[in-house]
Amino acid sequence: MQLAVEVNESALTERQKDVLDAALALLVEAGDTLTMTSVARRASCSKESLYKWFGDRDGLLTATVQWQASKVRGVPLDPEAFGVASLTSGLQRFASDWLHVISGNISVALNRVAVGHAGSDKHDLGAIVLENGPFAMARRLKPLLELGRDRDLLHFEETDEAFRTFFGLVVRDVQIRLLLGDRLELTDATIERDSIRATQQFLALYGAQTKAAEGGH
Amino acid sequence: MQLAVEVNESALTERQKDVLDAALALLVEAGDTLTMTSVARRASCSKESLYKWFGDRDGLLTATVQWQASKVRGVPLDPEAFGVASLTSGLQRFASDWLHVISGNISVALNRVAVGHAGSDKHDLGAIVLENGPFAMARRLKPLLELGRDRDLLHFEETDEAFRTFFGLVVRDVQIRLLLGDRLELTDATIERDSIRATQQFLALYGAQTKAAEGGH
DNA sequence: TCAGTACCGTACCGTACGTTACGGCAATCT
DNA sequence: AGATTGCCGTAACGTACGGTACGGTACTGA
Repeated sequence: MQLAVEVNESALTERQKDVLDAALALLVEAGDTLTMTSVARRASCSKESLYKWFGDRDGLLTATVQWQASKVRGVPLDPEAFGVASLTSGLQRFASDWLHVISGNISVALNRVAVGHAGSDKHDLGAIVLENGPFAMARRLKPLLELGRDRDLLHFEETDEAFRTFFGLVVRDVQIRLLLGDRLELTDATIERDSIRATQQFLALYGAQTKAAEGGH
Repeated sequence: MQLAVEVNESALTERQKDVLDAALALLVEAGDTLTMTSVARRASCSKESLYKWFGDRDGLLTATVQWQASKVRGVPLDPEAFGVASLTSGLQRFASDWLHVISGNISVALNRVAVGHAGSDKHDLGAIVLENGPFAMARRLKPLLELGRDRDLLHFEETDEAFRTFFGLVVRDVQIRLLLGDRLELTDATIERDSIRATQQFLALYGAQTKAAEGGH
């Protein structure tokens, strides 16, 4: 019980972090079929320690997901000297970052286990991944969008609607295809190109210079 | 072995279809944790029959996914009397249909198991769902898009790019959020509104009357 | 030096579940 | 009628794996 608190407060021993990294590696290799024994063997630790530190298998998975989530904190943006150029590059950089994340092995593996456990879970891995995935993306992006609206560079009613449209333009069918096992190689060049395209499309829909689209209704 | 052939040729007994429907129901209720015993009990059949008909647990899951896929065949469109109105309504109807499908309990459950089994599978449920999900959507939509381009109502270079953009505008973050267990209630009214919005946005990007966006590059 | 702590390695236990085997019953065929 | 087939229901088997117990070792602190 108090162990869960420790995990939440990131009070993780170096040894424990190593164990979670081992669990991550196994999750990438074997998916949800990883066993407590395999984690113990890979991390060269005893099963007793696993249960002592993380409670049970579910606790280990939860700690692993949270451990990975703690690694990918977002970079805050500076609101000084903000113009159409920084808005564009901000969106573009954002799209690129996100595509890199969701196409990574670890993200795919984690989303797979979270999807598999969604709903029927005490710790609810789905909620955790949701919180550190789409929701975190929204929290990071919305300030940028609203700053753009304040500067009269963007037009939209609901920030959430604008965000979700951008999400769609960026992610498209990439994530679901990767999760379903489609061999979809995203090179850096492809991601770069897609980020530019998505940003341009978003600006075409919500940019101030365009009256063509009324996105909201 | 010959049983797999039977399944592919849809040579399913009524009894077997009932069994697969029971399996579907259990899949919706319990996810991938459904057991052979539970299926047998729900369908009032013997386990011996399950193994005789479907080989093993994996075969049963595969047959279940294919059985559901066979139910949702797409409706072909008529290429006569085609104008901007029918293009718009076609896209809109398409978006609405797709949102209804992916937000349904069965679709969510099937995608969950497929994602969970993706890659490490002999029958590869991921590939099956992929084939009957995004790929089927693409196959159904592309003729409509290309017809629109032929009539000079749409401008795009790659049909696939145009399709994927439409996919993104329609699905956005809905599917991943549902798969991760987010309580996201899509009412008919919401779907209707989103379908219209997605269609309008797509036309703003690729419609002939708009020069604002060059989607391809 | 000796108790206490932390942890590794391994052996062990209980159970759930995939898979197989078998007895019985109803229908169909000869 | 007798044989064959198809299937239900249940019992039984084997195993993988989550979880626990325990002996052994290194370190720390008195």
